[in-house]
Amino acid sequence: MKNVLDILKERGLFEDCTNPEVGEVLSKPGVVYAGFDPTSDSLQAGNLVTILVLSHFQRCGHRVVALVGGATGMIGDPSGKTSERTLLTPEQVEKNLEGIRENLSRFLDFAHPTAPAQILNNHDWLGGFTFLDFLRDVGKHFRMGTMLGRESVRARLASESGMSFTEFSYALLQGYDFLHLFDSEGCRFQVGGSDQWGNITAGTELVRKLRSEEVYGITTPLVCDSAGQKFGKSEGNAVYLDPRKTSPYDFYQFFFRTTDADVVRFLKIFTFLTIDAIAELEQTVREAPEKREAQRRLAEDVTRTVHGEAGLQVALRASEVLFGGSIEGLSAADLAAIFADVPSVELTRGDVVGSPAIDVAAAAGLCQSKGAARRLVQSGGLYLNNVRVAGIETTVQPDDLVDGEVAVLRSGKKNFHLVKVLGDA
RNA sequence: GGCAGGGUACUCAAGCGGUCAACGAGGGCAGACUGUAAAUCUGCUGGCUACGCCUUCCUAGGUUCGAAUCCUAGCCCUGCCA
Repeated sequence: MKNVLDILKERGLFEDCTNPEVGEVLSKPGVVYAGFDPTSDSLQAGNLVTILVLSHFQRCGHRVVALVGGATGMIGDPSGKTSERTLLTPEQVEKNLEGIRENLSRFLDFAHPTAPAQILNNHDWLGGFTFLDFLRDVGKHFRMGTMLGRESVRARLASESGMSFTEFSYALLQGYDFLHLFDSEGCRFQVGGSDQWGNITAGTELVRKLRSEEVYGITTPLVCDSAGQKFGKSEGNAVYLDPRKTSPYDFYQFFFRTTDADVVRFLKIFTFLTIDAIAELEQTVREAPEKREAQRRLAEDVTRTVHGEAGLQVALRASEVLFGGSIEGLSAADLAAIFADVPSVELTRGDVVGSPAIDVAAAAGLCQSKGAARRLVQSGGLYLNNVRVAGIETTVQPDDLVDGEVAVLRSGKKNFHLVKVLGDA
């Protein structure tokens, strides 16, 4: 079996490690963990990198532990943040943990015969710690000099907003996690984004000090698009893995819209396609970029993994119709099926027929306000049933409703809203 | 506890008595060009019953014909010192 480290390297998933001999150690099955912050009730596309790395580990015969930060999430990781975070309430954390468990179950094999994946919550061991015990048993082993020298701390201290003791202590908690998992699970590896470097080394150092054993940290690059933006945002919103927060259709579209410059890199990172297969796709990007072969493949593979074959099919069908052009000839039932996954609203007939299109767009939630809808029309960006709305005085006519009950509103090229009309005239 | 600085729209950040729904930048949205790409150019970016009206510049009061701008109190943030 291939060494997982080589796989990570050839896929652009390797950034750095705490000790160069990690490759040799990884030639034998071991236990690896990665932490996930419960800041939201669903993981996001950005978390995929870490999740996929864990998956690669599992495929190479290692046992993986996904650590959800029930305790650390209540503190807030200062890494990569420019300002102090808002604290989550225990209830929020608890709720978010549920969603994250659900997300992870789609990627990791919890029923693996020899090395099933596990999800652990660090609140289980950190929650009962008293402050005094923690200071004596853990805090004692952290040196102020090292901690203050950390990039994440230095940056924050130099900034105007400063840093609280709470966030400053974050690294200790995460460091202790590694120690705990080393003791209880025999875990010797931690993976995380490169922004986790400081937190990871806190753990490797703690284990070295207290157990005189070497444990290893491996970081993945922070994935950005070619514009330098952090990966995983679509129209300003995070792309979630939970279908209730980001529909399979939107999820598929997010990946489909990947730019040429990023698509090969993303294929390596986010799919399990072989390097050879990816090289072929790279060829198509060069020779026939307008076909978007690589983007299509990327979107299909990732959507299938996250939302299953059924989710993918819905996304594909919707994409075909929406970008295929006309919606003429489709029945209301067809539209309803296609848009099952696209935002839809139910309005009464009186609110729609005869009303200005801009009012309907606002009522449907396509635009934030009537003013926004008005501006949209004025710039020529509002479409009713794929036909541009000519002016702000345009009203919705009875025969604009497909089968008398459904209309499709669109803002720009890619934002669709389905309007269902309820009730009789 | 002392001293200093500060709280303005999604973010950063001007404004310091009327010309302010509030400069500018970033972001976002839309248009043109395209390949659901990139780059570029253009417009928009508080709400509305819209050539006008309404609600905004931490909160509550006050001064003034008139306040985001001045005063008072309060809340919060930050830095330095102790």
